Amino acid sequence: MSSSVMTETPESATLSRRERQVMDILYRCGEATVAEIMAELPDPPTYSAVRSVLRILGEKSLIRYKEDGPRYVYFPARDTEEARDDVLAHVVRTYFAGSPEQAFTALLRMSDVDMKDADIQRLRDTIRRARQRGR
Amino acid sequence: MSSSVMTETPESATLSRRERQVMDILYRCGEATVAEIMAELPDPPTYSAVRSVLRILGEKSLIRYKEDGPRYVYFPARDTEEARDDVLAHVVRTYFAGSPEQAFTALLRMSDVDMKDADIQRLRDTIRRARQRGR
DNA sequence: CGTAGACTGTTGAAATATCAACATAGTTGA
DNA sequence: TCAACTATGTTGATATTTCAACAGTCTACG
Repeated sequence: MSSSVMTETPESATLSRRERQVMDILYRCGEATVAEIMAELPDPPTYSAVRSVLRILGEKSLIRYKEDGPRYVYFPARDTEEARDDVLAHVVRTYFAGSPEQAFTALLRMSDVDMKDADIQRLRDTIRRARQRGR
Repeated sequence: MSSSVMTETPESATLSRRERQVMDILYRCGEATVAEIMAELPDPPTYSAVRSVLRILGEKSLIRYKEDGPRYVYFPARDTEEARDDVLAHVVRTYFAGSPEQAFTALLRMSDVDMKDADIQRLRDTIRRARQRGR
């Protein structure tokens, strides 16, 4: 059974608030120092507080770090590709009734693309045809 | 300035772990009773514990409920459309470097659509053209 | 050198989230 | 009607999260 079908609790649902905020920053920035993370956090806590969260994330093996001169640079332990697939799967399942096509439409609208209805219809047809051919 | 540009902290980043888990269930199911929510939760706590979370979510005005005979049926207070747009915006920004096109590609791959590279290229062209025409 | 500054390591306290127990009210069906 | 059942309302204990203080280490630079 493929893991995309098995719905194990996604990583994002098991993290505390601050942990998730920090992971989001790391995914967004690719990598970051404590100072950078601190600057990105909403209601930034002290340096020590951020380090505490990073220590916990390290214990959970969700992040790693490399040394850059005197300081650590933290980054997500998971492959970005993998994380992307998982988060998209979760979003589609949770907010779009498991229908990728609905997600497409919303993504188009969201991304400031002003397509005509006919265009969207054509796009969906393309996807549908590709899917039928594909599986 | 539109709110899709202003990056206020998204709702999902301000919730506790259980709160987020419950909200996900409500968005996924549309609406649910306490018993249903309890059944969907990972490591299900007691009935009372679920109700505590629901009370807090209610205080934060994130959910509402209607009465169905003897029991309450809870549902998200926000419009689904709105929630979808926000969560997509957040995902694109956090995991796809703000590039909707990259999200498209990942979404295609994720959704079991086995498109040929040429098809994906064509799709991207369509989107790009629509965007240029659109704005 | 040696001192100032910036960083990491560790600890424990404060705030918050999580949970269960108990009390109460309403519904159902014999 | 009246138990039995299933809800909700409330409260307080427990567990976790969040945070800051402090000590130690390293680097840079006068």
